[in-house]
Amino acid sequence: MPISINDKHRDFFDSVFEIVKLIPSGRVTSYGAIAKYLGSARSSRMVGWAMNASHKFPNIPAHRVVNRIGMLTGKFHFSSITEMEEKLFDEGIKVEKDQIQDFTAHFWDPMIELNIG
DNA sequence: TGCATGACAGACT
DNA sequence: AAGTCTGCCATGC
Repeated sequence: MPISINDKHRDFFDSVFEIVKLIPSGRVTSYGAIAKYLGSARSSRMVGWAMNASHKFPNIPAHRVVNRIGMLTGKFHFSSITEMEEKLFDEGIKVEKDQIQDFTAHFWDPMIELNIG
C-alpha cells in the first residue's frame, strides 16, 4: 500500500469514504456532519485529513464535502483550485467566492439521510 | 521526543 | 457579536 494509513485508522478513513461516496450528486455535507455520524463529533479535522487522503482512491467525491458554513476551504487540495467549484457547478450547485449558494438547501446530513429506513 | 500544524467545530470570553 | 481557546489525532520537522 503506497498510502500511509495504518490498519487501525483504516476503519475510520474507510467509513468516511463510504459516507462520502453516498452523497448524492448535487448535494453536499460537512466534515463535522460526517464526524458526528461516525460517533466522534469532535474529529472533524480527521475527516478533513481523510479527504486529503481520498485523492489516492477512486470514486470519492471529495468536492461534495465542505465546512459547516458551506465554504470551499478544501479547493486548494484539488489538482486545480477551480476543480472543486467546477464539479459542484456541473451538479447544479452555485458557488460564489468559495461560498456555496443556498447551502442549506443542498445540505445532505448523513445523520438524517442514512437513518431513515 | 516534543512541538507545530491542519480541507473543522463548538465552547468560551 | 466577534475573536480566541480547546478538543481531536495523524503527520512532519
